Amino acid sequence: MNEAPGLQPLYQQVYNLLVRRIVDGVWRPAEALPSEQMLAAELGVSQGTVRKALNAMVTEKLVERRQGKGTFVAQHTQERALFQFFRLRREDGSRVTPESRSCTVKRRKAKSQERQKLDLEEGAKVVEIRRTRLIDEVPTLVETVIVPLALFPDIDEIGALPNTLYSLYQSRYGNSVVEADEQLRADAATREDARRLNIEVGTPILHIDRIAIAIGGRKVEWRISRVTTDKVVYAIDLN
Amino acid sequence: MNEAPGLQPLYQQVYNLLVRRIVDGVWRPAEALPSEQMLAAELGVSQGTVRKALNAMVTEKLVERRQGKGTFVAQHTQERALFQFFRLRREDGSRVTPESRSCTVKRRKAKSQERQKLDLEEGAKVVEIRRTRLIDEVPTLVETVIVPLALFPDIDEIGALPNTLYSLYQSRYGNSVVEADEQLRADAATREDARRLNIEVGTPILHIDRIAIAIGGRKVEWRISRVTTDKVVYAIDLN
DNA sequence: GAGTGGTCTAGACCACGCA
DNA sequence: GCGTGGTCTAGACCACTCT
Repeated sequence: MNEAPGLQPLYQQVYNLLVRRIVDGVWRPAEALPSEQMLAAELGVSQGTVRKALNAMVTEKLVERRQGKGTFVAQHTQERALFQFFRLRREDGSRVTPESRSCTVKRRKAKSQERQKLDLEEGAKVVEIRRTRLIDEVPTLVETVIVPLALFPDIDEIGALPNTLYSLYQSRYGNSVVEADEQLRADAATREDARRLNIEVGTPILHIDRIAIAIGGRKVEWRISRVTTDKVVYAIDLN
Repeated sequence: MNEAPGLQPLYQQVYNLLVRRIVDGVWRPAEALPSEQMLAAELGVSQGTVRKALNAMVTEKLVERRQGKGTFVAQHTQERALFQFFRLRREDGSRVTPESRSCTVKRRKAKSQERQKLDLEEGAKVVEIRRTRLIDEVPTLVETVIVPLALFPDIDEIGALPNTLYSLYQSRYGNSVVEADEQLRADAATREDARRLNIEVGTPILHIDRIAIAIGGRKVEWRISRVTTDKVVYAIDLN
């Protein structure tokens, strides 16, 4: 029970402890957690308190609960990577599935701006991934992805990168992206944009600057996407 | 108690009923709801069930709860209108407060596209508001706002419109905006954009198309904002 | 001190999934 | 039939606000 008040509500402490275990990999993605009863017994609190902590984790999409089956660590489905963090839609709102082409991967030392964006030390190495992506078979966006080599040790040695990198980040490296901070602006197509997207230099394009944050708050990716918005739009629901 | 299962959990039914009362104006913004005890007694359910419904309303920002004081219908503070639905920030992430100038207001019949966007009948009237808005004293965006006259009967007869329209929608007309669907794209500045924003024709600008939705699901506003993103960016947090 | 929401507990019963 | 999470209840105690 509640020996020392601990300055935090019990269910908060339980929440923190359970999140910690997921971050530390005690329970891996798609694995089942112990039942409420088991956790309550282990931690010496009531089932209701465990439930409150677990439900908070559900709303943050850290776990999924299925009646009759159990509580499972959330897995990065293709679905989620694509539709939670990929906001491009056709004008009628329908979802699109981008394909990748002409992917280049380089390992190098982080530039100063990259170190700042990703909280890296002087001399840290990063991997740069550049891709052109097609939507409905039309080249629509160019993407530059910067990830710290320390977090993804051999990512530059994999032959074919998957279409949704976030699934790979989780399954191969244990980094589950749960949040992304984006900044959008309008810009004019550079010569390189124009060449890759088959448009005129100076055409207005949507410039998206994203920092992806993994469970535990670590910045794991800096991504710049430059998009032609004649066929697709960036759709978002504020509430 | 639970006479007929009703096909919905009890707390859901309580939730629906309480939301209905707020929509119908039984309790007005900033008013206090009855205490949990009172509601539980009135509805013949336990306090815990009422609490679950109220907490759901808290997460949707329909009410606010203050320990020791009570539960209050959420009020559209300047704060919320500005920072929940207005996503422009300086590049360092700091908030900006836009001012308005050269505001024009016209009443007219809705065009076909406007009827479609706002679910209006043939012949319905709308009010069109056009404003140029300054950020840090620099003209930064042009805004076109279309609202149904039926929902805002005399909005074209008010002298000076406030900076944050959503506060007015709520306080004067009882329409509380709780959600906004936005579509963003890049576009080139038209001659009129150029004149109003003091930029070159063809400069890339960020085009934001928004439908604002009030409590109860009614579409209450169609707004197009066209923004120069050299000093500010559209910042959003996906999670 | 009275009244409010916030936390925590304990237990009953239900709906679901599976063997 | 058993174990899981989902709903609902009842009651104790705490923290905060106001008078």
